[in-house]
Amino acid sequence: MGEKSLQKKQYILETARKVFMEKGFKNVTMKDIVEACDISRGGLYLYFGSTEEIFLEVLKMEAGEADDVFSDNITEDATASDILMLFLKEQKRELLRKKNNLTVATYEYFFSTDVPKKDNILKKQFDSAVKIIEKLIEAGVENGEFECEDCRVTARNIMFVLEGLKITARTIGVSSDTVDEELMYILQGLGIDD
Amino acid sequence: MGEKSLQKKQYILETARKVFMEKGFKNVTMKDIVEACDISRGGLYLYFGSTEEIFLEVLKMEAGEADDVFSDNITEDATASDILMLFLKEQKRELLRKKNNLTVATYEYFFSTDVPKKDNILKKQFDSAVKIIEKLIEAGVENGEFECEDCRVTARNIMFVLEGLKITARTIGVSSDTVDEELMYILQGLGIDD
Amino acid sequence: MGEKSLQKKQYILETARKVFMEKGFKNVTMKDIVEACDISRGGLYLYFGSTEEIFLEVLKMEAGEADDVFSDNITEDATASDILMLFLKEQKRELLRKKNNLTVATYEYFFSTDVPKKDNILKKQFDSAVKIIEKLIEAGVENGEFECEDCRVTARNIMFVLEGLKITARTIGVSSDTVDEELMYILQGLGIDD
Amino acid sequence: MGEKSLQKKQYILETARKVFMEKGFKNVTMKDIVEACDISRGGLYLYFGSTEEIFLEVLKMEAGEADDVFSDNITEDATASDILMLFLKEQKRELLRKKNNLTVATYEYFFSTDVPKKDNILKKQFDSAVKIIEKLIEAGVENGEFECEDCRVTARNIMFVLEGLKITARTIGVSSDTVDEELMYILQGLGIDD
DNA sequence: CATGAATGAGAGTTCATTCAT
DNA sequence: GATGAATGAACTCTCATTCAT
Repeated sequence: MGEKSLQKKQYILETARKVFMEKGFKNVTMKDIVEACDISRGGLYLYFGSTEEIFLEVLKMEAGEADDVFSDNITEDATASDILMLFLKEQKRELLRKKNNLTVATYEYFFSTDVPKKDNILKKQFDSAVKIIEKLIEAGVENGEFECEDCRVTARNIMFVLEGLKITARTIGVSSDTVDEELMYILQGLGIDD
Repeated sequence: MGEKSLQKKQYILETARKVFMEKGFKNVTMKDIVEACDISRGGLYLYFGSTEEIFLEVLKMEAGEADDVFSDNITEDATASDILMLFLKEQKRELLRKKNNLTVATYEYFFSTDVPKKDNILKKQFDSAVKIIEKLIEAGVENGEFECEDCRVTARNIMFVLEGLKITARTIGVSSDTVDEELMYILQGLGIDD
Repeated sequence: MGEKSLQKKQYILETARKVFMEKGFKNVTMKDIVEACDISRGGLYLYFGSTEEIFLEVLKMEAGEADDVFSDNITEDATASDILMLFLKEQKRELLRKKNNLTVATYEYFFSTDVPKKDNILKKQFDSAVKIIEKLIEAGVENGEFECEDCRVTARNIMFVLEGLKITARTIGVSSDTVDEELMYILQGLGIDD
Repeated sequence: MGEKSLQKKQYILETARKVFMEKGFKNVTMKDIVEACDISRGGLYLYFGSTEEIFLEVLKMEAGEADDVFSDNITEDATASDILMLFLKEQKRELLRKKNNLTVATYEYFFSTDVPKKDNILKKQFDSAVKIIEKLIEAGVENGEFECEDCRVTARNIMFVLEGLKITARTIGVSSDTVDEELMYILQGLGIDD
């Protein structure tokens, strides 16, 4: 597959991404993607064999651009709580975004497929996020910003709350205020009286 | 609709419930339900017009049998923390159950339909659970079992963690130990050193 | 499947039979049969799942009407050679018939499918024909009409010649005269100077 | 077409031949051949316009290497029956060979195409084989090895039996023993008590 | 009420064939 | 000559939904 093909593949992935954001995973057909890309039926099959295949690659793309929240935007002299608050703020923004969001598609995908554990991208992302938060909290504890007994469990708790907010936002709806309250609650749990 | 019809409707709902537990929501077709019920295609349409309609009624049935956790099994002299722990234990059992569980179907249903807020059963259940937990915590605070600043926020936090565990269990998988750790963490947050 | 359905199934089989006679086996699609029957796409699938399935049933139908050559048309006082000649004449008629003939479809079908031996209808038909011819020859030998060393081998030889003529008729073409010559040759081999 | 092109054409034909042996005629697509040859789609079309075209040329190639059975392997002082038996033995070997054999493809090809008589390679091969066998039998009769009334008809009979065995081998299956019995039967018909 | 045959829309998938490079 | 991306036609198959009985 030459230079050009790669560009097209990329184009398909980006277009498909929008489709998945719009319609979730299960509702998307190969035809949908074909039409969104304005290419021929057969043309798509030249690059991908199924919506699963496409979605998985979209997810990989996404993952490649993730955890930039931690690496970007961070100044030299940022404190642990600065970084954590930045992260939570970003998460809030994400989870309140109505569309333009792969959350639903991702959940639907991982519902339907029995992904073997080790290949589960979602798990990798989750675990990686936990690890980063854990490190962050440890750092915060060391320089007296935070207090916590078991940083690993605390980090996981933060992630579970975020997951809970995420799924709730998609199924029930959550107000911006409710999210704020919950994020405060997390910070208070770390001994910060924001 | 006569007595007999009601019985049949009930029969369909109960059978469909099993199908939804088995296959989620999106994967279930009218055909699936027809076959599971062993009735005629046309017969099903006499009672329900779509899987959405059926699922919604299944959900209503479910709701009718819910929050029994709080009402059942509770002895006169149970403390607030006894009841809360019972509740959490029950939730753990639910979320670790692989099949026989409407979680996935429910999420899928609320992903796909743009349910108007006021009709959203899930929201009602969530809010009702929050309220009960809140009351429970308040009671616990009053008699010195718990300590907490804002009982409403704390109650919601518990629910979000539970939701987070639930969705994670279905997409990534959670170990029994991890669930335990998180439940402990919640209790510790209430000032209990279990 | 009720009375009516059986009639429709029969109708489909008879229509499909004509299609197979016209186009062989491999060239026939479900669409072809749908169109020939003038029913809906889904309608056909109600009865049959594939062209293989249909063809196999067509073949069974055909088999049910076979070896009537021996049972019909035979008068009380017919000699063995009378019957044999009648049989060969019938075979000649069959193999020279340009269309209206399932030969090609049958060969194509048995080329493409790896039919397990015991299920192979063609084999059953072949073996049954050999047996009948064998019996016939034995009868002829007993009353002095025929002479032959090994009736089984002779019977098989007749069948192989007929198969050879059949396949040749479909691929190269055979003239009526050539068939006659070969049938004579067979009879001469049995000691008849027709 | 230059030297190089001819080589490539030859290469394609040889590769395609293997594909036809493997899959018959009808199951072979241009894509199959492209892939087997590991050339480009467009590249194949520079040389051949369809699988029919390719197969026909494969068949011509084959024909060029045929009747070597008679020309090769034959010593000066071989008797007619030596040669005939050699031929039959070779035929047996061919028809019992499971794969590596163009029989099925050839039949399928001549089923599907309405080949004009004069172009029918198969007919040429058949007629040529008949002629050679006829000559052989005549020679055998002259020097007292064989006896037969009409050598032409006898020669054709041999060919039809062989065709019958061939097609039967591909559709029903034939045991080595059965083939032997039939070949013996042919020789006995020529007055040889092998 | 209940049945289940029938319809037809729509998704998936594969290839022959073309054509710009 | 050669490539291989691209197209679009053709098939397969499955269901939601209707309707005569």
